[in-house]
Amino acid sequence: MTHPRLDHDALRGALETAGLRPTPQRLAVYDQLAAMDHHPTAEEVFRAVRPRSPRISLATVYKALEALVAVGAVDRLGAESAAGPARYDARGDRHYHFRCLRTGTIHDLPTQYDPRLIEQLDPGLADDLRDRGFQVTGYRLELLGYRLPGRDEPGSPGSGRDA
Amino acid sequence: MTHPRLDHDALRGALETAGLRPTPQRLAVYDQLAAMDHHPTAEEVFRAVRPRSPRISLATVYKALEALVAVGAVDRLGAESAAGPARYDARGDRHYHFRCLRTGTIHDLPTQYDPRLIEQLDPGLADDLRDRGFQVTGYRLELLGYRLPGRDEPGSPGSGRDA
DNA sequence: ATCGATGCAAAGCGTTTGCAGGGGT
DNA sequence: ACCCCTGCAAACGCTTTGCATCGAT
Repeated sequence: MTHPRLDHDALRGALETAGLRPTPQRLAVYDQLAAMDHHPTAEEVFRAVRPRSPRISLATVYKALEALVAVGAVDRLGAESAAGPARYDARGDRHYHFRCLRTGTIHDLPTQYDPRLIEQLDPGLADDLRDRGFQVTGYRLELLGYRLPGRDEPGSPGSGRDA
Repeated sequence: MTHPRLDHDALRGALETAGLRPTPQRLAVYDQLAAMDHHPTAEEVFRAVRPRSPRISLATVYKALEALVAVGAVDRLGAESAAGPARYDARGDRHYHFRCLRTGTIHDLPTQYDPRLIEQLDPGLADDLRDRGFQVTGYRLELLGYRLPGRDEPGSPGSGRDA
């Protein structure tokens, strides 16, 4: 349990509202993603979900993730280095990320998401952009840097102030 | 001229300091990128630079962009939708971006870059992260949304307050 | 019976790499 | 002479797509 997440009923409802079926594969992919304590790639989700859903295919995982992104249950974090795969986040709440430029791994920040950050940074910017044809729907803030080697995939990252 | 950029001597120096040669192809790629009023893909740079450097190959454009990124003269903006190519920015100054989730195009924001934004958002965060093995080297802030159709590649985006 | 979803394989796209040839120091 | 770079083509990794089958209404 790293972040609040949707229960099955809410997820079913979200999918059905969008005209998508709440299939076992989609629910399994979501559950698996929500249960993982990092932000995995599609391949990692595939491997992790196979015990629960042994006949699932990688293509179905991609399609399930796409459906979950479409209904807003999952956030896709594009690769920064072109040589790497995208990562997925079963966001329950919005939050910021730290991205390791060496490994491509993404870590949650403890900092609380501030919906008014843009307004504080530049008052009137969103209105200004809207008048000029840019509809702003959100923002993404990432710290970039390097995580020390040997600390990836630690056993107990939960100490300290990580969210 | 959209942003301050390095002149040839500075760029030569930056490349040579890094042990890289200031070849005509690399200089041409940089010049072309700096002259473009948007943030093009490698393919767009390739097509645009061909008149100046007719025998250049797409692979060389990729390699040149990689070298320019390595010396800090160019910023690579990873694709958000996995189905799209990365984009490149001949950054002279740091700045923020708006990313269109429909077309993948990236636009500069007029807002001035604030190096203390992270410290203001969460005082002590960077120090805290450093103590826990995360070395923060910078941050990236992007507004996400949709640009109205028919306004891409406009003839005169320079009016208004765009940077 | 209909219509979307799955699973497999194959294709697709952006990017990188291997390597022979070339050019500057 | 050395070493890096270029340009071509082939390979690569990640993601999507075509299509026959499946499953739920």
